[in-house]
Amino acid sequence: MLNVYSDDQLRLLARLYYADGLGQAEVARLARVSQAKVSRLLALARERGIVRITVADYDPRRPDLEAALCRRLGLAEAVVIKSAGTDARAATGHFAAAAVSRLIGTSDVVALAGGRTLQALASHLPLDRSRQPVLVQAMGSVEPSASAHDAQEIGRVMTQRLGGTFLALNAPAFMPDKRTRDTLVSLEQVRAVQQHLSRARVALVGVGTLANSVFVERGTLDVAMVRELRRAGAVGEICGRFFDDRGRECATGWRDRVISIELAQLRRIPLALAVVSGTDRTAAIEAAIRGGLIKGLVIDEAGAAALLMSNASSPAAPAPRRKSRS
Amino acid sequence: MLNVYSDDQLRLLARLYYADGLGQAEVARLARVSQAKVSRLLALARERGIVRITVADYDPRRPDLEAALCRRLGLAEAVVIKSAGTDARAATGHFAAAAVSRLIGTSDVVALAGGRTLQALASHLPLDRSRQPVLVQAMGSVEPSASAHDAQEIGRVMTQRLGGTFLALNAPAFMPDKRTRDTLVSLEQVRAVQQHLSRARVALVGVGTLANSVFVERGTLDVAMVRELRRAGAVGEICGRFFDDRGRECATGWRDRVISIELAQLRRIPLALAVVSGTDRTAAIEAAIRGGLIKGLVIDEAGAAALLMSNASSPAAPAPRRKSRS
DNA sequence: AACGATGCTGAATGTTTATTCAGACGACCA
DNA sequence: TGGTCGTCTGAATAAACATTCAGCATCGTT
Repeated sequence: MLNVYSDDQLRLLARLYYADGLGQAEVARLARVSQAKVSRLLALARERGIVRITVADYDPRRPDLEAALCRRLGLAEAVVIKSAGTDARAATGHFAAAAVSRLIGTSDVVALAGGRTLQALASHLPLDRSRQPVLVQAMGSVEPSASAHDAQEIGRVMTQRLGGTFLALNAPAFMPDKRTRDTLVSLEQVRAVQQHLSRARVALVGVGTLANSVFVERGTLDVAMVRELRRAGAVGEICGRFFDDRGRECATGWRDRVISIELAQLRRIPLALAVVSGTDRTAAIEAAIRGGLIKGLVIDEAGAAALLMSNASSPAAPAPRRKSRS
Repeated sequence: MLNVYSDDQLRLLARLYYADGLGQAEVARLARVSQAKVSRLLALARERGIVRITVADYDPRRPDLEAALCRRLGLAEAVVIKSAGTDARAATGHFAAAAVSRLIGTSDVVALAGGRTLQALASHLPLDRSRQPVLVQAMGSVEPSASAHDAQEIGRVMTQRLGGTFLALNAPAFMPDKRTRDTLVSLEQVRAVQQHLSRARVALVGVGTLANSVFVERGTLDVAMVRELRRAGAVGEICGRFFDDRGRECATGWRDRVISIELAQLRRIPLALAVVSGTDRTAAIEAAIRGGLIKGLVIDEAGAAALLMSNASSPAAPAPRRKSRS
């Protein structure tokens, strides 16, 4: 005796509640059922389409800024999410997810790094197990305690939502010295991951700065190392690798202790996307683009505006020009 | 600085809440405002039509039964409200109100009696002060303590919703004897009301039975009087006046103690409507129609069905035939 | 006929949403 | 400059709504 309620009865309840403005308790009295049942029946009425709630559609993106970014910075892809008055990171995560999901093709190999915005995005990916991508962790874990915005955890979340397989890089992001790093990297397990990273079509990475860095916060980088990196001209960081204003990796001791995708590998990924939010990463993003590390951006309105502002006077970006937008 | 929120901002909130299924608290976090404000802004979005809730329309009436009643009982007007599984009285009150409101024309004189269904109806009349009817109390008050379903109170409620004026009959419904009744009725105040009753175009009355009577319940009628009325053939009651199965007022002592519209006056009102619900009044209603006391019915589905059932074998009603339906 | 599985129900309860309230802010005026 | 509106705000609270839960009925199965 499943769902014995007729549409007409549901229409009655729906009308009393939605059109006539009665409370569920009042409707319940009129219909001689409990309030609990009214709540359930109204849910049923919505499911059956007897009640239809339509929302004037909201475009969460800024196509104008997207076009401007592509043109001015020579990007292959740009997703700019409105952020006026909102929590930019959360908004970017929420709304960019659908766009990013669309960029991932069937059986694509996707390199994944960490980052708070990327984490926000991953958790909002629409559930769609049809694409079956191969997700590859492009950077070791920063902490022993699994953090929600580690590449590893992001990979798990994305796999859960997109299906496919996840190749974990079971290693820390940083080793105490080059020798131990090299030993670890030479392990078959790690090398298999590296192989896949070379074949990645898409990459999703965050962009850090020296000033506002998870590694400094976590105490992974000490003051001396920060000073050395600064001297070496570091303006930004991707996958634990610091680079200068032309996107070249800074030659410090740090460089040899990192376990993550090499910047050269990253450069070869056709659709390497930076997923970022905020206005404080402008210089780092510019450098990464200039150096060909990333080919696209997923960013909030404010961040996009800052980038365009910074490039307002110098019209042409030195990076190879591209016009295409998929 | 009233309503500074742009449609786009409202669309954002509305989308997050209605389309994406976030709670108001989550939306609030994303939009960096309080949950209270989200609630208010969503209300604003609904007002502005950014969110539209449509309900498949529900016809609360049974046009088939209405037509059958008009034809079989020779009624000028019938309003039958669906009642399957519901509180028939409340449903009738709620849904018949709109129909009854439409029956009242501009400046109409409307005679009003008491009754629980009529009371339910009055309180659901749509607010529409354009018609300005003259509402006239057709029956005194049954109790000293103002009851919600006394004609007096119903009159007040209706005036509040329909506008117009209300002529109160400031008298009890029953007097101890004929002499005091006659004295009261001869008062200028009461006679003025009677004058208006004679000119009424519409009447809204309840129909009682001897078995289930407010007067018996209230103790106004004692056992002896009930026995006398029964002997006199009383099958129903309107405005405190009992009538037999042909709609003729029962000639008992009771008759001369009532202060209310005379049945003869009621008969002359072009659109005298009985507002009732339930299946236990069938005989009383039939008698009232037969006697020409009422020309129309506002009734619930079950009550209508009972009437039709009762008249299934005897096809033609003896009352004057009318075909019109407005 | 006894039994378990399933699904429905309303009372109690937990969660979410709407409203109230007191304070903050800005516009307007003297 | 200071007062007096009127409006807007979020914290607290009240009200409304959704969910849980245990009891009951109705199946189909043994």
